[in-house]
Amino acid sequence: MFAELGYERTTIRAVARAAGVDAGLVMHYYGTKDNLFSRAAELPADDLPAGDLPGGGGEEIVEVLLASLASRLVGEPVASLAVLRSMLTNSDAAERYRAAAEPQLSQITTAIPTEDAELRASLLSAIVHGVIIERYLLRLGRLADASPEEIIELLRPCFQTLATAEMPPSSVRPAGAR
Amino acid sequence: MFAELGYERTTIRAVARAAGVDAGLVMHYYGTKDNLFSRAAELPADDLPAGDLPGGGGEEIVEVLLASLASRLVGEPVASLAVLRSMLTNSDAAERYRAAAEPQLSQITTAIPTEDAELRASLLSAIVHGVIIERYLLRLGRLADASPEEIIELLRPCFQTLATAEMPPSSVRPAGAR
DNA sequence: GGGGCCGGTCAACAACCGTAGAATGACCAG
DNA sequence: CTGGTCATTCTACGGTTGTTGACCGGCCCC
Repeated sequence: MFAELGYERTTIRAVARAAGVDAGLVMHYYGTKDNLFSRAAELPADDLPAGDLPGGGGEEIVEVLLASLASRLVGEPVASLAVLRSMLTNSDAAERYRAAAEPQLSQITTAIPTEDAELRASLLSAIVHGVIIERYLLRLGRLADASPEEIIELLRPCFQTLATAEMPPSSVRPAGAR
Repeated sequence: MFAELGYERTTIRAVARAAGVDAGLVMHYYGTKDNLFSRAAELPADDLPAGDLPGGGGEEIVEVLLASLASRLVGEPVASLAVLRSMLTNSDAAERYRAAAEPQLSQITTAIPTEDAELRASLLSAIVHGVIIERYLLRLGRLADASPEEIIELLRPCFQTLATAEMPPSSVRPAGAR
């Protein structure tokens, strides 16, 4: 329910009703709504494979990122959707999210050889989130029903331009850029 | 306040207090909270330049997209942040957003020459949203304070691989992909 | 058989919400 | 002076929310 409705619209009474149970019982077990959310949103480490990254450079981290994204594209990752959807309105969720995302960000950063590695890592992370949000939360356009493979294949060159410093073939920028 | 707190946590009483005014007055002028939100969230067409796109193919739409993103990276676009933040919990905001985003999506689609143009357009849109969300709503990593120019320059090759069917130089996929 | 834990319900509280409507007062036309 | 419009406030209603604490019925152990 947190994943579908967000933090505020998920009421303890509704949770209890869905469980066929009295609201007091939910309080008895979880004490507080915030705590219930925390327990419901314990991330099963689905943002990145929990283990450390292989030492390799940009090319390898691209594959790691793509693999982790792919795993999040099959079946709704409800726990992280709960965090994701509530993050924008619940400060506890925001904190929890930041705490989970930052070490991963710096891990990605160290795998990118360029000087602006931090920004590149942030952009990679932003793309992953954008895709997940648009697919599951907004259900917008083709992204909502495309196959994971299609998405991954289209994203791969995109990620490579970010994770390695190489430019795509057609020059750096078109002459008449505006 | 809608942009900062989202729809549910923004109370009419708080809005009134911030305006140094009684809550009844807000009701008198806006009738209902939903209506107040609608008025506050009237998009000043900051998703894409309202005019039609130049007829050109993939290369041009990349520049249009980048320009529109760039304009959203200078100074917080509060109105669209309000929609963006509330969209995930308020169904009216979701509807409003979808209505604004879909025609733009199809516009982008027609500018992309490949067969999977729809999915590519969705991905481009997802990236834009991911960047905005991560910069303004999550305030995560370097993206929060990087200059618009930096971001645009890094994104350009990324967008080009999506809007045109071209691949970056270093082969399609690494041999040891896992 | 009695006593204590434990899963569970019930009723109630205080706070807050969106909203409605009556009341007040300033301002201005006639 | 009068009457009407308008901006504004006050008070209040009904509903919902998170949370609390008293109560109840099995179950197990002694």
